Amino acid sequence: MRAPYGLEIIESCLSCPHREDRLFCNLPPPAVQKLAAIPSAAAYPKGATLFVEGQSARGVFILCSGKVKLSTSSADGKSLILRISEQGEVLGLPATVTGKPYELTADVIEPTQANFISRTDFLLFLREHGEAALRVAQQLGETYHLAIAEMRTIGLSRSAAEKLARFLLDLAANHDEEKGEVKLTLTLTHEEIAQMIGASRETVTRLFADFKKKDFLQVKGSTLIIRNKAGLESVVAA
Amino acid sequence: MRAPYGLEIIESCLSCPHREDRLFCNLPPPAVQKLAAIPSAAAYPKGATLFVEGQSARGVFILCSGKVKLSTSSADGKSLILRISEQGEVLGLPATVTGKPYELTADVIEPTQANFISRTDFLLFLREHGEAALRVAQQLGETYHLAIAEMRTIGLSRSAAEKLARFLLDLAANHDEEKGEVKLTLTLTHEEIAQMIGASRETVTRLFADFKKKDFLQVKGSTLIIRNKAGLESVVAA
DNA sequence: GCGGCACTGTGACGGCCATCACCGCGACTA
DNA sequence: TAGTCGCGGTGATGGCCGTCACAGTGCCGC
Repeated sequence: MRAPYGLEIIESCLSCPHREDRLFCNLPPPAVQKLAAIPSAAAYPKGATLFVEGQSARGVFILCSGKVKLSTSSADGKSLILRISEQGEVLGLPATVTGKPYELTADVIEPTQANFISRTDFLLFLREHGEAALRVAQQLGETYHLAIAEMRTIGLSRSAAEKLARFLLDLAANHDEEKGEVKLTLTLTHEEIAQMIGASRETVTRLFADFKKKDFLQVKGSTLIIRNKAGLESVVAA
Repeated sequence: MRAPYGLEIIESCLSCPHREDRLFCNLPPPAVQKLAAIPSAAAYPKGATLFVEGQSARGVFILCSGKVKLSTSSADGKSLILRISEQGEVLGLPATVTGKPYELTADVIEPTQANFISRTDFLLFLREHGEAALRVAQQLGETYHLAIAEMRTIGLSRSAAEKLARFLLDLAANHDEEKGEVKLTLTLTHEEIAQMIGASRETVTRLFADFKKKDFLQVKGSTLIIRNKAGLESVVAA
């Protein structure tokens, strides 16, 4: 069976390798089985759009693999990226549970496989399984936390340098440290980073140059090594 | 029975005048009764603090009356106000359900009566009443929406004028329109507005003067009349 | 009244950074 | 191999607005 765009379709939630460790993992088995029967799986190529800001909520997407950019944009084309979602995350949850329109736009930036659950099915399932509703609430709480964190980097920093430093430190926090260095692969373009921190593309380029000159970090292709976390922290504190 | 600070303590949730129209209103009666037995009511004066950012989550506060400022601040004293909560809202929900520390600080800016429910009691109640968990999820979804909206005004606007206009339009959206004018009472100081939109106090003052000169709005004491919504919208669009 | 305090209003200055413009580079296509 | 396109890098310029400083105003308690 072939999906459009030449990607293999996975058959269901159950075959998703990350099913175990996520949202509904530790529900009682009957509930999980019931849930597993609902979703429809699909593959999305780079550039595809899962949903658009303002669109009425159709349901949730559970990411099995790939990366999805969550952003909001204004009439005149400026856009603000909130975060990049990865495998295991559930997208569209707030809009789906409240019944309001999607508040963000979800664009695929790396080929993605996802399960879709329609709003009606999802709500029905939640009403029947109270424990699942609690899990959803927790998930929403986490999402809120992320939003607030992003808010801090955008709103509390006066200088662009501070914002970028905050952004990089947030990134570093999600990766393991090794000999005082944090190594990570950064798939975002300068343009996208700029949209995440509310700055211009050129400024990001200049700041990267600056940070490299100060030996805070090092860039080889798409891998980025943070050599001096304390240095970045001092930029934030300043 | 007297509270500290000379305010009357209300006995419980049940005596709160806004119980009806909020979070747990349309649960089955036995659930409501059970819930009503849990919380402890208290009165808080202006300047009191319900909880502080970073503090581990003790539980939720349900506002019966008053106003509470939700903010986050950085080490060097700058602070960012996310929103002002009013009666009927539930504070500390995300932190309480996830078990993470409070992500914001809640300061009372107008004398407030609130019910407190401890985290353990609250979680216990949710586990026993699945419908309530769903309501909580919806509430969290709403809160998330608000956060995203705030994010847009801060992050998507390049000029301070645009941010202030966006802020005022958001305010106007929550009030009734009358003969093309929106009248509302604004309890915030310029300083606080500045902290909401990420600008300096002086800039806010100057922009208000500017908007008044352009006859977009009119200020009498603490009441503010938006006379020309289209004008503000054109500032946002620009 | 009078001092103190919180808030508003206003001028001057300077720095940060958005914007524009242009170049180099690698990848991919024809 | 030339052409195009997305991306990164860099200089010049100008304006917004943050900061500092201080004056004016209303409100409070004493």
